Amino acid sequence: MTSSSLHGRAAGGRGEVGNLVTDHLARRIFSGDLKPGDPIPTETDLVTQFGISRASVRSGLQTLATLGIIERQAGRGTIVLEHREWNFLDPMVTNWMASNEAPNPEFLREVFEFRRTTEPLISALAATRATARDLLAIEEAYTVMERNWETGRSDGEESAFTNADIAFHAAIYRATHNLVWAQLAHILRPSILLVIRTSNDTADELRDSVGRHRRLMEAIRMRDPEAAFDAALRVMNRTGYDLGLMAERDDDDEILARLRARLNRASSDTETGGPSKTPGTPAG
Amino acid sequence: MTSSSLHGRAAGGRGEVGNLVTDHLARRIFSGDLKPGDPIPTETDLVTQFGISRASVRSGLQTLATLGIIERQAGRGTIVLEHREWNFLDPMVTNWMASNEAPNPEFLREVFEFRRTTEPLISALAATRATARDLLAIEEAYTVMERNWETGRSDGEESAFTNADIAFHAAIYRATHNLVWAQLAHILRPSILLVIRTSNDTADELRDSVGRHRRLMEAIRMRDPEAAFDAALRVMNRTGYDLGLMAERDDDDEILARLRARLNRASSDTETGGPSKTPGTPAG
DNA sequence: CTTGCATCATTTGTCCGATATATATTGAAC
DNA sequence: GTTCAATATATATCGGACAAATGATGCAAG
Repeated sequence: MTSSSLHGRAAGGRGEVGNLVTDHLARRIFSGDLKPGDPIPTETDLVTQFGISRASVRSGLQTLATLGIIERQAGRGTIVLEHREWNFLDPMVTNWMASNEAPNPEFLREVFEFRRTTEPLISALAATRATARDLLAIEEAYTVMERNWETGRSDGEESAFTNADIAFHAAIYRATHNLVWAQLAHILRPSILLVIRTSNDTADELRDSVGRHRRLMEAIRMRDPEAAFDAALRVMNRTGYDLGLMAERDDDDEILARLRARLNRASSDTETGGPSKTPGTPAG
Repeated sequence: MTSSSLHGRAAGGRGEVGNLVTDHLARRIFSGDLKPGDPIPTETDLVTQFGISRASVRSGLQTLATLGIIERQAGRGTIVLEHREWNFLDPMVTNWMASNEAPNPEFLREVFEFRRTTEPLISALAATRATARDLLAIEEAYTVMERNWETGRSDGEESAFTNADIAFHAAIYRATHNLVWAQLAHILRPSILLVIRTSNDTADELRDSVGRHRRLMEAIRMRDPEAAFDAALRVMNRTGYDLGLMAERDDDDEILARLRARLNRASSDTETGGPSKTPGTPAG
């Protein structure tokens, strides 16, 4: 399981009884059965429902409270918090978002939009910083994609192609050697699983997608950030088209293009003060 | 408390006794007193130390476990997890990172590097999407900065200037109207507080910083993503120089500049519809 | 009828004590 | 020296009880 590191220990890592409550309620909440403001069953109700002690129930509830999903108050009870309060960047939360019962197109579209505007930049960074290990991880993931593109995603959510797709992008995030980007790799799974459920790729489309991934990989291997930026944008455009979220052309592309031309002149402003030596290329 | 929304309910929201354990251990861990792999005092030890029940101690420990900071295992005990496992993007964790006792330059430098490579992009997005409310929030924060730049950051970590600085950048993050970026605004506080502790700005430097913020605000107000990208980069360069992390010129700037020129040509590839040219059976 | 207050019911927070389970250590048997 | 049972330690779970916070109820005063 090369992608097991993405799964995290989804609350059910060990056989801890309290996690039964956590997962059960998470399913109900992320499926929309329990909406923000709705009350959660009382602890005693959950005790009888699950046949476990109240201490275990409380343990399971506290997990959700720590993630900002529910709020507990003595006397009043426990309610589901507003979406704004949820810690969407926590791996546990992203896993729930990616679960089958959670048709949250609203959130997932936002995640995709985030990816589309940032993965080009991430890929460019990865092209300048990727180590041999990083390149190996990217290439291994791509190899699996290439070997399984015919069967594609028909096997469902745990197909070899899908996991390789996730591992491919996650490897690029990690190749930036930046802590924040590496942690953000967790949002990939729900985003990519959305593609599977939404789109129904034809063979040509899948082959095209694989080709775009290949060009992205090669750009990173060649340590060409410009080409990597470009290739990543094409990958995301392909995905966006498959999701029906993007038109044939997108205004943002023009904005990005104009941004670059602008920075050609602006980069001369970096004399911010005193002298110092260049930090040099990291990730030796 | 204008910036209370950034604080989150730092584990000590209510007077819950278990949070005493959470905060105490978090301080010890984030200060480096307890390093990854080190054992945490046993539950019974914490019971005697804090004079509270074991249930409360366990509640406090579970918070840290949910955040991926510690791992508990029956029979073996509780240990501090590797940094890679920590959920740095959780507001509670970022607050601990920003606390005085946590001199974690390693992490904070990574956060700054993240900001420097991404805030130009965020600012460009904000310029295209900011509503009147967003612009108001940005301007209000800037006004406070301008009014207090003379006293600057001498008042310490909770000075008006510092909080306005945080609010300014947070408002830009939120102006993207993207869920992921909005949540990432939580990492601003530790990053900006690092600047306060590290640098000792002169009056000229502070005035220069305020001026760069003003240009960024005006670029967003004018809905000019190119200028916003540029202005944000200059803001971050100023900060990076103050931190001693950046040289007079930075290689990344050149890379970014070249990226833009590249995209001018690449943006014509957005016709994702049909099977594009040279999708190529990969064939290595 | 409305208002104000005491009371009660509900729910979460905390405590205590005990047992179960998992893990590491010890020590005896071979 | 190796194997395996007994022991010690630490966390997981259980059951019961009380405290504290909150909301609802009912009664009495105006």
